[in-house]
Order: sequence, then structure tokens, then C-alpha cells
Amino acid sequence: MTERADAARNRAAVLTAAEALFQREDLDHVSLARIAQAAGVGKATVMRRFGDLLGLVEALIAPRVTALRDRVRSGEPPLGPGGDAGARLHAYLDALFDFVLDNRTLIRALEHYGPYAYYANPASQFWIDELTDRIRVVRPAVDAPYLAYAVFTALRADVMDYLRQHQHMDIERIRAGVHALADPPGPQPDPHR
Amino acid sequence: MTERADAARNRAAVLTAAEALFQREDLDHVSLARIAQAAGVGKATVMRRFGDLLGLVEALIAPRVTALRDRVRSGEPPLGPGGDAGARLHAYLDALFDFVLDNRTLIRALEHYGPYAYYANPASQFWIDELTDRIRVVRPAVDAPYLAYAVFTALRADVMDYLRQHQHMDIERIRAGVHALADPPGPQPDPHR
DNA sequence: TATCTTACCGGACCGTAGGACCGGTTCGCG
DNA sequence: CGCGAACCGGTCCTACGGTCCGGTAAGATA
Repeated sequence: MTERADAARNRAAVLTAAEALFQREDLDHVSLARIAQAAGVGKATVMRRFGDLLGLVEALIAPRVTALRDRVRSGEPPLGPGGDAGARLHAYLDALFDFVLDNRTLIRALEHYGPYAYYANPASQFWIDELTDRIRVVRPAVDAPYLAYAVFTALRADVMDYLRQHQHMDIERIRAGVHALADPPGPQPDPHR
Repeated sequence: MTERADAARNRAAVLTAAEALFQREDLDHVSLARIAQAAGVGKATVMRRFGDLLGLVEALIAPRVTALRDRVRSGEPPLGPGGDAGARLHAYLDALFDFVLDNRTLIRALEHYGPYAYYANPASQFWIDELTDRIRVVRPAVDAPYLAYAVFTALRADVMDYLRQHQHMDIERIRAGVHALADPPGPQPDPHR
């Protein structure tokens, strides 16, 4: 059963309108009613297509997630398979960092609806698992799953926005901090310490 | 101008009732109306005393904050002034960790109202500044302010709850992870790496 | 092209939230 | 004791996410 033409048209209109609103407006001035109005559509139409607002935001992020995931799974090294372990970790951190930066409004919207929406997201679980693997190779002595969560938490969009806007840290400083978190410079731990 | 007796009585009743509700109920089942009802008071009374719900939560946390701050500022070393720098950092991390653990429901309530309520809190600013100082002494080569924020973020109540409840990490594992984040074991960085 | 089935549409509606308002009440000072 | 001010709490207001249902139009069929 294929989707009817008007339904497909409305889905696209809602996605476009929602995207624009999330970019332009402050997060808590974006409401279901305003999205529907901007899309020239009733509120129920939005709900029917996406279940709830969280579903709408996930649908907005989905294509970008897929794009990055493809680069990670089958792109050029070191982000894709192959290459030096250290370079792989750092390339991945950079890619995640840029992803969060580019999509921060949508990611914040995700965090806004539902508790744990950021972590529980299937996409995030993939990011975290991959991060865990890449950390484990470079730093076999640490608790890689925990460290992966900690780094991923440091990459929360709200945290990054806060550091930039209220603590006046610039982007490259934060980026360097994230790298240092996951893989501090220097030799491996000395068992005699 | 001193507070009238009935006003003081109501303030205490609201604090007690709110505390109990936050402990017992799920966070988003706690509403202004229920707090007022549990305190045997009108909603407006709650608002008058505390401005808004965020103010109420801050008032609930305040005495605990003060207690820990006193221990940090003038208690026994290594948490208080004096002692080995490394021990000071680790004692402080333990104290913060326990504080978050003990007060996680209130801290989550804080995070629930208002954006950045956790970081922007005056108390948190003190915690972060102190953390920055203690990190700086032990790890002069790193960006201490950023690392302090990253560690403090790892100590978010919602993050810890998520790791415990959904990732099944036990408390001591998380605690060890936080310590490793702030002060990874091993010798200092090697300039030739 | 005319008809009919059915997926689809959208504005009215619902329950609930935080917070403002205001007539009545009670505290406590002179 | 009496009075003014501080305080009280139920009602009201606005906005939210989400649901309902009578009406509409898409598009398959003949």
C-alpha cells in the first residue's frame, strides 16, 4: 500500500516547515500548533505522520544520521574501515563533533522531548558503540564503555551551546578538550605509579 | 521586616511536602497543584514564597549545598584546605559524586525546570570553579576549565541515573570512571610522543 | 469519464500545566 | 482592643501536546 500523493506532499511540507522553525526560532517557541500552521496543515496531520513531536524530530535527523553512518561504515579511512587506530579515534571524534555542531538545533529538540531521548535514540546507540570500540583499541586499560558515555555526554548539544554562549569557549577549544578526554596525550600508564 | 508566623509555617510546610513528593513520585508527576495540595496550601502561596518552581527546588537544595561548601572551604583536609594535591582532587570528586547521588531527585528537578538550571546555579558555579582549581594543580598541561566542565557534566544526575538504570553500570564503576576522567593514571605527557 | 470506496484532512475539543488575580481572612503592632 | 497590612487560596487565564470526527478529495475501477 503506497502513500497517497496528498499525504506525501503534507509529510514533506511538515518536514520543511519544522526544519525551518527549529532553525529560526528559540526551541521552546516551537510548538505543534506553530509547526502545523507553518506547514499549512492541521495539527492532527502532523501527529498522524510522525506519531508525536519526538518522532518528527527523529525523522528530520534521520537522513543526516544515515549519511554519517555510511561514511563511518564504508567511507574512506580513517573515518571508514582501516587505518591507524589512533587516527581512527580522532577522525571519528571530529566527525561526531561536527555532526553535533551542524545539527545542534535538531539535537537539542531531541533532548527537549522525552527523557533520555538523546541516549536512547537508536542512532546514538550506534555512535556510542562505535565510540566504545575505537576507544578500546587505543586505550585498552580504561573502562571503554564508561568513557564512551562520558565523551558522548560531553558532546551533548546543550552542553556545547552552554560552553560557547555562556562560558565563551570557542569551538576549537572545545574540540581539543573532547579529544583530550578520549585520548589524553602521553605514553600509556606505568604499572609502578 | 520579619516574616509573619503563618507565612513561615506555610513556607516550612511547602518545603516539607515538596521534598517528600520529589522523593516519592516520578519527576513529571510532581506539579505545582500537587505540591500545594500536599502542603495544605493554595498554589499562589507556593509561588509567593519561592517565585517559581525552580526557586522552590533551589530552596530545597540550599542547605545541603551550604553544608558541603563549608566542608570544602573549612573542613578537614584533603577535602578542606591543605593536603596533597592529588588527594585533594580525588576527595573533592568523591564528595561531589556522593552529593549528586544523595540529592539526585532534587538535582534532576533542578535540571527539569529552566534551561541550564544546573550549570547556571550559583552553587554549581562554585563547584565548577573549585574543580577547575584542583584539576589545574594536578594537571597543569590540560585545559582545566574545559575539563572541569566535562567532569561536572559527567556528574549530571540524569546521566548517572541513565547509566545506572539503562546501562546497568554500578555506582563504583561510574565513580572510578569519573576519577579516571579528571586524572588518568600514569606518568605525565611525554613531549616526544 | 463517471462513480464509489476509503485514506486522509483539519479545526474543534480535551486534560493538564504553570502562573496571575483578587475578595476575604488573619496576624500582630500600636 | 482595633485596625492596617500582610497573607491566604480558589478561580481564572493562556498555552501545551494530543485526540476526535464530520467532511473532503484521491485514485482505483469500469
